[in-house]
Amino acid sequence: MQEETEIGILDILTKINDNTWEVPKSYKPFMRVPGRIFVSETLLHDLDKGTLDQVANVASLPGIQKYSMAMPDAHLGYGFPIGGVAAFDKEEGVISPGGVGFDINCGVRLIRTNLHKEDVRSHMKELVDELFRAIPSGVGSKSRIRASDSELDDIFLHGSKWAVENGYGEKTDLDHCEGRGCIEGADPSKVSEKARSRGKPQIGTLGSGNHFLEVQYVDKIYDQEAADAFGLEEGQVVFMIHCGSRGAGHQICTDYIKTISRASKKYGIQLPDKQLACAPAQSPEAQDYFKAMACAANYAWANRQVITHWTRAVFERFFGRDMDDLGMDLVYDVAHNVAKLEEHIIDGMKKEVYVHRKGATRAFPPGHHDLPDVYKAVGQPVLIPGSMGTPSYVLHGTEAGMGVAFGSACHGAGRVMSRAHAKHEFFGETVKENLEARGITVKATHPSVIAEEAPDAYKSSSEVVDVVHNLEIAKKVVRVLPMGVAKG
DNA sequence: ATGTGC
Repeated sequence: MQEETEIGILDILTKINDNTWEVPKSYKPFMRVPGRIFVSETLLHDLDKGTLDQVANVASLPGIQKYSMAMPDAHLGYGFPIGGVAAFDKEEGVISPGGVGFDINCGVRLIRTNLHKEDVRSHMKELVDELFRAIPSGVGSKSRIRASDSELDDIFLHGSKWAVENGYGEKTDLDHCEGRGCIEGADPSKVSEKARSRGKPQIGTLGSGNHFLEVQYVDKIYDQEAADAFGLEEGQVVFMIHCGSRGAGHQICTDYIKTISRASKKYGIQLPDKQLACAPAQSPEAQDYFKAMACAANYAWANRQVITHWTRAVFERFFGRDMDDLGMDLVYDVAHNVAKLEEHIIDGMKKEVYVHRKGATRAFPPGHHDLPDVYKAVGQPVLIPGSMGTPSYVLHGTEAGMGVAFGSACHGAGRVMSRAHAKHEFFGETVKENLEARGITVKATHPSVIAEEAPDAYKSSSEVVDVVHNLEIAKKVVRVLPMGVAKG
């Protein structure tokens, strides 16, 4: 059966180069552009036919530019594949909630320290316990902060800046966030009361699933100049925060899937899959979704900023040193699930497009105006978390990536097994013991969370990263390895 | 991913 699936895929795809496979326009009559799937021959064996079909389905949407794309970590998602990238013309194109996903601005940030791995290794269990205590995690977890109505409006409007101005972090943190931790054009009046009430008690909470807070160390340098610019060196302790917009973003997506589904019919858009519901980019429906999505994205940036502050506080207490002494600067913060209005050069012309990245990382090149001065020479830090217990990577964006993939790269390891299947296949306690035998401390709300996130339920983050590196969509800077993980 | 399942 497995064999048949593989043959099916190879019958459809045309090999462009070692890491690029095309879904020809002729594959389905509704395709407006070809699909492009960025995978190595090895990873092609993990590619599901359903994911390929989703790439083709996205290619049917009005105003799509160049290609419907999938990154090497792509797998089946709601309508659009996770690992999907698609850009739509600002005027003639569409905006689709399925192209962003339920966890709006699920993303990652990396914070450096002046600590060496040997300073923390023997204290890891206690440190993870402290982090677990300080940062609420798990489904439905509630924060020590409860946002008032006016605070929630500010969070929706200003993202990370709200957090910094309210004492959760440093002004310089903002320079080291994609878009300074904010999407412009957010409008809290477009967010339902239900989404608001879910959001109020959750600012500064980690969530569940693949979301985590990880203490890591830099284990390998690939690009010394870029590592220097990012403030990273071998043996150094760093920590990574991976989380999103929690219940608020989920509710906003749910609300607008209904609105946009009606709009698809109203505007007569033919859809090969209902889950691709979308509306003309400039329609009031699409613009309302965009304004609400921006609120969720900003909420997620504020959320990661508050968690950063509390994590810094844990380190300060734990090591009895202040954060300047500990050198806990934010390296960068990137979104993995978001739609943005960006300028790209298409067929030699500058053009504004709505780039949908769903399980994909923005990867802007050296010199781009959105980058802080310190990163202008090397390009944007691209943060790629591994699955639990496996390496994570920092890469930098490139000019080639702008041309090939609208300045985008992969976002992680990518599932090969559903959550349900993983829970059936693995025992959380055994997975935890295996990780501990390798010197990795894991603490979660429940063993089943560990089973769901077992490393074997995912592709290899290294193989995934090598594809974007070899294509030069983004280039490797450092590899980091986990020492301690706190998860929902 | 998600106050986890019509």
